[in-house]
Amino acid sequence: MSRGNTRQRIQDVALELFAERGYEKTSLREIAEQLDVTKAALYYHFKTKEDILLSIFEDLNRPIVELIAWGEQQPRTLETKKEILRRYGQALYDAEPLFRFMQENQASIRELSLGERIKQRMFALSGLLVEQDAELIDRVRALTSLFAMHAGMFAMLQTDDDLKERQEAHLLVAHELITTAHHGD
Amino acid sequence: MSRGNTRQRIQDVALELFAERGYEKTSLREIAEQLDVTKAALYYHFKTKEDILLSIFEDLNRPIVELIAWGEQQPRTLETKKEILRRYGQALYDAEPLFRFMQENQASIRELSLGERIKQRMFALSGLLVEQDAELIDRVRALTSLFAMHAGMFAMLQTDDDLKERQEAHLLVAHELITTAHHGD
Amino acid sequence: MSRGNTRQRIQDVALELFAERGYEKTSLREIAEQLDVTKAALYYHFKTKEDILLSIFEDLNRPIVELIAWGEQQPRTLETKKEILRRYGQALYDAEPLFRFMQENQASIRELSLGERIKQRMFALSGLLVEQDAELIDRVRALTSLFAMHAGMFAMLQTDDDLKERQEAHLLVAHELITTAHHGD
Amino acid sequence: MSRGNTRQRIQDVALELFAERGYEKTSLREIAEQLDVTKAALYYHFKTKEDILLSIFEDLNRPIVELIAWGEQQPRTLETKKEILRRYGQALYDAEPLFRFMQENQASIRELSLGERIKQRMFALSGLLVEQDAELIDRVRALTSLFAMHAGMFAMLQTDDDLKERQEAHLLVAHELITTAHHGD
DNA sequence: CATGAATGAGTTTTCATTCAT
DNA sequence: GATGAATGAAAACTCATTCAT
Repeated sequence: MSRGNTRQRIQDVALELFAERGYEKTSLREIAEQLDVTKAALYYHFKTKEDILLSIFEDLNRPIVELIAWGEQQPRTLETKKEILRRYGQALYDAEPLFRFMQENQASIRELSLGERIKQRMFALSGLLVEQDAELIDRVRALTSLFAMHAGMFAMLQTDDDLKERQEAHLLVAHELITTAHHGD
Repeated sequence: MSRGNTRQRIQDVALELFAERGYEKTSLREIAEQLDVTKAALYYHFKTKEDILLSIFEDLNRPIVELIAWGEQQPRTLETKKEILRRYGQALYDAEPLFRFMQENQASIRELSLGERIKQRMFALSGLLVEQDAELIDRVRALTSLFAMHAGMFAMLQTDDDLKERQEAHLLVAHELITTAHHGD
Repeated sequence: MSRGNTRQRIQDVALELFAERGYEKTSLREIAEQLDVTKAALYYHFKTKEDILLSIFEDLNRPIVELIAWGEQQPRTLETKKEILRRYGQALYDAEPLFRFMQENQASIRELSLGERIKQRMFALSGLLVEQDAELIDRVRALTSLFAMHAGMFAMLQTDDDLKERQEAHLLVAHELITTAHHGD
Repeated sequence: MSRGNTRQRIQDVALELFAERGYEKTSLREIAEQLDVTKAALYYHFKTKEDILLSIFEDLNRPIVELIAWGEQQPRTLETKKEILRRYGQALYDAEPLFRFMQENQASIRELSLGERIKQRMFALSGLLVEQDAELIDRVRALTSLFAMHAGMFAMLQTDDDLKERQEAHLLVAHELITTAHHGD
């Protein structure tokens, strides 16, 4: 059954636990136990605990990096911006455990200087949602549009609205924000 | 020498360290050392480490609880809503270390079931920003307006814009969102 | 209500707890809390924790010391011996918490060199149950008769026999043992 | 260097120290130091301090469990009963440190609910020393015969009689008790 | 590919005790 | 007759990590 893919299985279980109980509170013993291997086995696949986290981040971060790269190639039309927001929402949704983890473990994240990279990404993305020389108010609108998507994730675990409908509403509000920004008012 | 204020001093130092390095990574030894008392002294004032965190939360949370109470007494005019957002922004700003801490330690927070309470408060507040029977899209706008203020905190540590101006821009965007919501789209 | 008798109350509560959870596992905090005073108050009445235990032992030990003294004054008849056993059983029963405590905390007891004293008492008592120059087998019978009474305490918490009847049976068996010993066979 | 025997060595040293200073007063540090390993090593082999004690008990208890099982297979003749007492005495003697420990740490023992099991065994054994439907007095005699053996252990550390002779005398008294019981008074 | 055995450095927590007030 | 505030020493336990096999 599980042959050769132990590395992947470690990442899966680790992310699950990191997202659930937090990075610090998750011990390698727990990860090992859930995988039914010994702690020492983890060290065959990863140099340190940090290493496990970094590798997960690297993997699940890729879609957003690619989104930024893609966005940079596109003409900065309103359509492009909307597409970026749509894809961003999708990426959040797809990597939900990672998003949850990142939301909830920023302290650990900062120490690994992942924080910097996340912020860079946020600003890079929000930069794609306004004109190069946009005014402050428009940059704020753009950044807030990303947060509108975050609010969607936040609400996800909480409300009893229809999930799909809710996500679409968040996307809509995000669109409003950048549409206003796009016109430069 | 130091009279009845040790309890307060513990809270201050603890919050500072919790916000700086995270709850899990902050040891009681560090707190005690920075206060120049023994670890045991902390236990005279608080039953557990968790207890320290809870008491801090309780204290710094009060302004927001009061804001909600106040908001519930007011007529639900646009002016009231704007005032709520303004005060919310102020509360975030005043309790900035706590806010930072909460943003960054949600994993720890959840385990203490503070998460629930925070979410409740977010939804309570956003409820005050729309009419009772508002449509989904307007409720999303209201929630996002609160997140616009969070985005302000997020940006604070990052951009080189003028701080005051930036906060005002975030407040403005938040206003736009609820103004749209107020009119019912 | 409680005036002047705090010392006594401390002893009562302490013995109760010592017997229930053991000497080591009972903390002064627990004793103080149950009495609704502070730990420091205990130190007004007793110099140390050990001191509390010693004072209790002294008090509740007195009946047995007196029994030995009484026994030494009596003619060493079979009647006397039976009376000693009866009174010993009664003393065990009366000071049941202390007996329970002593049974269960001999380790602590030894460290306070109470162990020596208890053994001395046991041998003193069993000495009163045989002639001065009795043979080994009779001295063993005498010692065992005391243990027959202990067995009674042991059984007390366990069987569903009628309690009084049970105690009487133990006394009877103890009598048999010393009667055999008394005749020197 | 030291191969698979560390676990055993921990048990040996632990029992020695538990018997000597009591369970509560023996710290894992002491055990580790005496074994020249770290405390953490103890935790590799046993989950908790309690666990060490339980495992010792389990091991040294086996002979008595086996004795009970053996006794249940035998015809309930006087010879069998005498043999049970002899073997019981031997088992006590063999596991002398454990017996001593159990005598002296019943408070700790009870919390681990070992107390129940010990009592059960005592009653099981004494049940084998009388007829099925024996009268109370005979059951008391049987139980007391076991306590006669305990008295032997008690005396062991105390008197200056010849050890072997003393043990035999205790066995003899125990025999008397069950012989009387066997004939039905 | 993995385990079994172990470590060193740390953690939170508890306790008996002290002393100025 | 007592409390409030604190301490010093120690306890049980956990964790990431290592390494010979």
